[in-house]
Amino acid sequence: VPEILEVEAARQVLEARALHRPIDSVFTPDTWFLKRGTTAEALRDALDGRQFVAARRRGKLMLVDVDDGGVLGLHLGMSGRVVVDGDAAGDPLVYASNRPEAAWHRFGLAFVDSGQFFLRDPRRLGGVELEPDESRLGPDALSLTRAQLDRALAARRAPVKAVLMDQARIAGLGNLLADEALWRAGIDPARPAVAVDANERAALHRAIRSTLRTLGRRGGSHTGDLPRSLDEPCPRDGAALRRTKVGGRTTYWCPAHQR
DNA sequence: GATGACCTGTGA
DNA sequence: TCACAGGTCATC
Repeated sequence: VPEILEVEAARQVLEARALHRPIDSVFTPDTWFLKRGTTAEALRDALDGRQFVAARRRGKLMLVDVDDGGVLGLHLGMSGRVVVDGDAAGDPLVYASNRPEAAWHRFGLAFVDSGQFFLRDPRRLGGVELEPDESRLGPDALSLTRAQLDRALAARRAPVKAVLMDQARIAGLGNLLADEALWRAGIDPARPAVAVDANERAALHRAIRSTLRTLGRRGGSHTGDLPRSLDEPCPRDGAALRRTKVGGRTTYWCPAHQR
């Protein structure tokens, strides 16, 4: 599942392989995939004959800068993948097939040098837009400071996990990373965010950093230590894990050490 | 703040 | 055959 680690890997592929290549044509086979009023014509106008000069990211949103100052926003949804010149970028996704089905190409570009870029997304939950509004996103999880975490959690009575996944408060954490970080920090995901004290927030901040660093090194959001199965015990203390819904999402946690 | 809808491949 | 996965948005 593309959470911030997979999106960062995809961004790096764009940065390494899609910049400074003049665009010959734009491929928009799926109008459902064009978000917030974006049209095929507007994409042609914005991209034809131009080239990308930078690939940035905020949370799970990729922002690709065009040489005339325009910005192309790319979102991978939950099964999206970036393909440049035929190679699938990023780590294999647990829940999504990596077959090179042309029918899953929801958006694409042909470069003048005859190379191609595609956004391949079987489940069509990703999207493309022009001039995305970055202000809808909170601070990026990969560079999250302790002060930013405190600000995100302050005065929120929602479950701490729901706040971690709220992209307007912290950008980049999804279901798997939030579960892993809370498990590492020893915090019950359903606790109101406002009830998480300063010591616990410090532990949570360290846990977010270690989760991103460790899972990033291992290869993605799905490489965490917390099993996403009730058949396995908590690796930390051997207790039986629980599966509940928190913030509307399936949540695995350990009732013995997460409090 | 919580819930359901969107979408479709996967596996029980 | 059908529940489930889950990022995001609309709606309650």
